[in-house]
Amino acid sequence: MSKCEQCIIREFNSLKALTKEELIRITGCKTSKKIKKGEVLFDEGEYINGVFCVKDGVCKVSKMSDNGRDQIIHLIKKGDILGERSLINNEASNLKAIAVNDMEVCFIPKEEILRDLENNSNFSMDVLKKMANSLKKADDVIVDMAQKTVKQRLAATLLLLDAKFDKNENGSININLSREDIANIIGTATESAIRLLSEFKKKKLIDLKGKEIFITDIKALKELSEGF
Amino acid sequence: MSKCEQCIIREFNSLKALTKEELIRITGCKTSKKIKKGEVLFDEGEYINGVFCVKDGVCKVSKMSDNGRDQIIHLIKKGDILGERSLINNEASNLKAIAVNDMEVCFIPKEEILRDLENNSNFSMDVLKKMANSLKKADDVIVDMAQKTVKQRLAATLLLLDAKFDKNENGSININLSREDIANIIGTATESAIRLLSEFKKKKLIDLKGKEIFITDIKALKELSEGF
DNA sequence: ATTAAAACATGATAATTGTCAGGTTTTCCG
DNA sequence: CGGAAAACCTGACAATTATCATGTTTTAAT
Repeated sequence: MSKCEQCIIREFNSLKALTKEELIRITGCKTSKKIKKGEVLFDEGEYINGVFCVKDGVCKVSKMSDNGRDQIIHLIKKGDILGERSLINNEASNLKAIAVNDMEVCFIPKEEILRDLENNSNFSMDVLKKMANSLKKADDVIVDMAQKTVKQRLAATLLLLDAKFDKNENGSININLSREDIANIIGTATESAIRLLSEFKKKKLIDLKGKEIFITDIKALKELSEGF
Repeated sequence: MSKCEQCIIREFNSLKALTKEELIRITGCKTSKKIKKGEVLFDEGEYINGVFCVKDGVCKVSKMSDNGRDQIIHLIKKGDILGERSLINNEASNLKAIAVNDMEVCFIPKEEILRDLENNSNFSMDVLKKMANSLKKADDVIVDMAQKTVKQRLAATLLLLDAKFDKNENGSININLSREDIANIIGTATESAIRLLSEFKKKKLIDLKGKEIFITDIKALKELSEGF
């Protein structure tokens, strides 16, 4: 079992605020897990009873809407922590998480995290900051969803993917989303997403090779997302 | 100057987790403020340098979208705290707050709150819980904005207003929003909001007398908001 | 390699929503 | 109070988006 106190991943998240002693304690109780593409990490209504620290891979976090369509709310990648909110709330998860590609995660039981939250104010302040930041981002998403057209939202989403994920050697964005996934991020019908992607390709804003996406005109995409 | 340790309002928010000593200290440095309808509490980009504790009145919290329309993200009422997030982030506010009717608020300087956040883990845990809850609600809003039609969003918003605010003697919801405000909550054109309100009235789901709104068929509104 | 299922793509059409333009009513200020 | 400004309302039309139908391509399992 790898040791948290030696794990480079924690530098990307709030766990960096823990002391060496706390990390050693957590090493002793965490479990490692491999999750295959398409597998469910947790489902809506499930009690997670801990947090996941993502060592590798990507997952999509979604919520089912009344009309039966999944809305993808987050994409979680290496270094991110998953499940803090349900832990703090002490409630069942309101979200579902599905692996987009093969993942490697560590699971840390609830009690351990809660203990550190109460005793280490550096840690709790860092978690607070992360949450405040998430709320700010959520505000932005709400405004975009409410005010932007589907076309603008697609442009914004492509820019976000470009900024958030690394590039493959050929220059495509290193993420493997289906057209339906993309539609579920921007909140539209799959057909509409496909149509607009084709339109963007035709206008040379992007290039598409199967599921690979190449951003070829960032500036135009940015203008488009802002409504020019 | 009224005393925080005797103020009933704090029972509604995280300040209830403070000790008597902490409250007495805060009483000594807080300021009270009256804000008239239409006045700006703070604007986007402004450093708030503290938090507002709302003793009376309502304000709308909004964010300007790229297309120049304000999206109302929160309605804040008596008992709510305003500005924690920018405080925790140590950033300028990303939101604007405008009084919807006359307000009475207390302003507590940043340093005092930060001090208590670091020293009183009951307080910081309560703030954490509040934020986790806000994030959950934000998820719901994102899903609604992304997946519901304007009509469904209006129905949902009317239900939310009904649940959140008291009733006047005549049974109308005790909140004073313009048609434009309502449009800016659901993220649509003012004309669309007006049209749908008229339609709801014609279908006897609600009644309208000027700006007064009466909910007359909760069940039908709920079904409508869920897509029947 | 074959084949069934899933994903992708496109056209046609209908429903929703935004925009513009024109009115009426209400509110607010001097 | 009187008048100007703001808010409210409605119609006509255009643009956007969803839905349904159908065919093609890709993927994955045997």
